[in-house]
Amino acid sequence: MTSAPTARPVRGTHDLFGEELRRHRHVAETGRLICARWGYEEIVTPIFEHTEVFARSLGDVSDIVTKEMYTFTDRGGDSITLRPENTAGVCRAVITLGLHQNLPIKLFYYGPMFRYERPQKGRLRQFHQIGIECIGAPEPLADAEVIAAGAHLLEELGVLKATTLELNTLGDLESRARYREALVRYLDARRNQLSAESQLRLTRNPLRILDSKDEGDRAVVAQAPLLLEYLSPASRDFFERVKDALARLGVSWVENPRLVRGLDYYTHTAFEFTTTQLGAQGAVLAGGRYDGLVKTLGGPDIPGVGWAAGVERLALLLAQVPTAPRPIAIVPIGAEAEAEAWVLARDLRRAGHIVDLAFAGKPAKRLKRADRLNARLAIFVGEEERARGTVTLRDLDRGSEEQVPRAELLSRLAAAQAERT
RNA sequence: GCGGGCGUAGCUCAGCUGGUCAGAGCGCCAGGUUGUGGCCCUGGAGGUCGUGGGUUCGAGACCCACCGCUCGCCCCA
Repeated sequence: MTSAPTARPVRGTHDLFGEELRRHRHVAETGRLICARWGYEEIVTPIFEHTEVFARSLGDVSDIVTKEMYTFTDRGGDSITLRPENTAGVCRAVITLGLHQNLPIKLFYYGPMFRYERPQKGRLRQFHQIGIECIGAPEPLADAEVIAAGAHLLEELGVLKATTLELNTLGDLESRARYREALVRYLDARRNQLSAESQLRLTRNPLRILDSKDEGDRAVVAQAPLLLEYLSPASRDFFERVKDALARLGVSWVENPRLVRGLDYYTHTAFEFTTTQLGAQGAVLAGGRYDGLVKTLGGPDIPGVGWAAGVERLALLLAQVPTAPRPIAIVPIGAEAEAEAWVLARDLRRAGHIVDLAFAGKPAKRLKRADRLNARLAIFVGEEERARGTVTLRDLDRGSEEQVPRAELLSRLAAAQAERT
């Protein structure tokens, strides 16, 4: 539509407004509420970090680092990157602030992330995530708690039923490495049966081939060795404990031995709450355990587990749209009443009401505006009212009116509001 | 980065094989109602038909390129 570049948002960005904003806010606020209830404390880290923070944590060969980051050199010559995710930033902050003095520490965040990708439904270049990180807890119960908190959030949003929890384990670093070796051996022997993309992944990120959508790949993968068979007894036991805790917490899941994570820092538990309602973007809340991450970033060797949820995706899934608050409209009648209306509006606002007062126009025009704003009440102030010492209170849904003594107006409105809540 | 679909008023869209094809509904503004909305009636504003080239006597319609949106792949929340 708009061809003028100055009137066009950057590709993959969005103005949040109206219903879309209300959905978004509802997801974010519910996220805050639930995370706080689980005992997680909010942290807000900068939206940009030294590029090194992401390059190190995500792995030099990951797609995010190699082709999706917004990286630039600032005026001081430093390489800066707009955060593509927030786990690395939170871990960095934990180190910076010395929060590892008191473990485990439970944190949550909400904010914009940036990834240079082809935009699609539920996938933007600037998008928002809400996430939690439980750092410094090696116990499987931490994994279960984190997942249960995610399920609770989805339930509170009314979308849990629309999702499936897929669960897997990647094992500890040794198990994972041993499996990776076996998998590469198996796949390499059949490399000519693999898609071009998977042949590339063979060296870069072989685990990723497991969840390839290519049919040829799937056929090869179907016979591939399973990670489960390479788990050390300790890793196997860890996974069992996670599942046991989840079952006790009433969280149901589907085991998916081919579920892997794109980011290098994951170990043990990997999970995704997925939906079929958002096209190709199935994952709505996903995460896992990242025991090596904090150390990779130069901190102490402490474990972590957490997840991130896509706010836009959840907003899209929301069954019911949060409604906008309904204002009270003040309608002055006659030039004499204008100033009176300003003062009345101020008083009502001070008393906590949402008040709209048009700057000009005949009563009919202002009422029309009130209607458009979905106002619940209109208050007329004019000559007749002044003579009587009242205002006219009109219920815009019913169309009924009554005279209310000016002195009683605030208490009347307060009572009406209390009745509604 | 690769492939498919699409791009006409603020919104949703109609425009048949190129020749009043620049339209409709909704929305918006004004009036009908000089102190009262939602319904109705009347009138009005608003479009370089995404942009730039090309074919043609003639293009919104055909061709090419670019831009954007969208769906899928990749990747991921």
